[in-house]
Amino acid sequence: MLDIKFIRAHPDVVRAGAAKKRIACDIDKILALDREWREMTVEVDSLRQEQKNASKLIGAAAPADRPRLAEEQKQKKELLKQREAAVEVHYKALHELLLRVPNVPAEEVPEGKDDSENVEIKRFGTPRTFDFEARDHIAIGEAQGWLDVLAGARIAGSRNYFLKGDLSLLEGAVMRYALDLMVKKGFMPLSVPTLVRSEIMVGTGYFPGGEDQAYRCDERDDLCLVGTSEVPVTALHQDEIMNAADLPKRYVAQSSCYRREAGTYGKDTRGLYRVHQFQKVEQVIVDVADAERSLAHHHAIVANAEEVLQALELPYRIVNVCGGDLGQPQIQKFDIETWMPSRGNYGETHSASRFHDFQARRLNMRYRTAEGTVHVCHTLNNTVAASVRMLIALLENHQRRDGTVYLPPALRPYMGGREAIGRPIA
RNA sequence: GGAGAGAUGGCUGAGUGGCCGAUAGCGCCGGCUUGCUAAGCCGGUGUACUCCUCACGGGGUACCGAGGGUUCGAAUCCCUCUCUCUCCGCCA
Repeated sequence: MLDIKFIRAHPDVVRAGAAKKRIACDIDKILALDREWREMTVEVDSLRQEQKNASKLIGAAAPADRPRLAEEQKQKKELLKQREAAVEVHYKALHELLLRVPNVPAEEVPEGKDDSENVEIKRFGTPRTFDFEARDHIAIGEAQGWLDVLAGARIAGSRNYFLKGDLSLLEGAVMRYALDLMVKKGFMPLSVPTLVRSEIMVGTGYFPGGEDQAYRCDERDDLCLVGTSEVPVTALHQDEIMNAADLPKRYVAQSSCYRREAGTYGKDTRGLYRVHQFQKVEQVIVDVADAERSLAHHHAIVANAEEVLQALELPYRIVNVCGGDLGQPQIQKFDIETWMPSRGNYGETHSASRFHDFQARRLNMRYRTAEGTVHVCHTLNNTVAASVRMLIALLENHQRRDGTVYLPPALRPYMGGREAIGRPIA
């Protein structure tokens, strides 16, 4: 959420930002509602003041006079009640609109309508050329007895799967490697709730707007399954005023992630690329409101993810996500795409976002400076490793002619010291 | 799931209808005292919105878990909900 004061002061900046993101948003309506709301608030506050003062006088008055004075008060109360209700209606309308105003993208965000116009800014590693007929991850997984998508579909519907044997272990190995790396870097590991109140979904910017992508419990519980541990981790300090000296907070969390993938029927239907549930290690930073520091963190969390990919010996590229492909909350986003031979292309495996105070304002997450002033925090997050897409990349890039799969040294300690997994297949 | 107790400022903890945005202690900040430290003394110390002001600053309103209600007036009385604790049941 943007600060209404910022919108008042810079309506053109907000309008231009929304346009760059291709998100419709009626700033004039917001400004008009805001103006009216303030006028009404002034009126109601002064009515209340009168009411309060009069009530105090009654308390001080002689008991005999009280009934008569109280009767007068009763009349005035009606007007106040009516005006209070009107203010509330106005405020709610304003708040609803404010929740949907997109964050202003950074200058460095490229113009563009959708992901086809994202700008590649870095490429690392060279996609391998195979001197044999390469298999995709499904072929390898099924031939090795590591993967059962039919069973997944039978017990949980399409886009669900069972990992078996060494592939299940490999998932754990990747997660644990990623987690250990981040802990070594000083990030505080967290185990977090993956079922959260919808208020938290609003706080992190997923609602309103993203309801279709989240699994929700029925009306008995106001809870949603998170699509990423970014949600509970970012919200950890909701409603707190932290000391600036205790910032930044650097967190890392592994969790299951759940995504409905509504509206993707027929898209990436084969294999593990687009699934309803997966494991992910996520990094989150909460810091003071300083644009330069946020930017430095942004580069740092991208570098952390690169370190993982390099250790896993996977080719990747980084794209600067264009305005039209950017979500409502982000200032800027860098996606990291890892080479996936079966796609003949890079596929998104990481997403690094910088929000400034957009999430923190919704979550009411603030800090106090040494001088005693209070400000809204900045937040950022990035994937460290997301399980199934990493497995696709590992299986496909590291497969060998005989159907076994090479393990990069970084993973070996987590796989019993082995240099490869699988048995030779025909 | 059943029974009971509770939720007050950074923390502890008073407050059962008007004098309460809230006693007190701790903590924290500033000052005095002090060879240094400790102790002591004095003063200050919530957040949000809003109005006035170039600003310094000042005024107003709201907030005692959340939402409703009673009342001229609610931290205080009533209702609903959430959460915490204790006991019982069930279960990993």
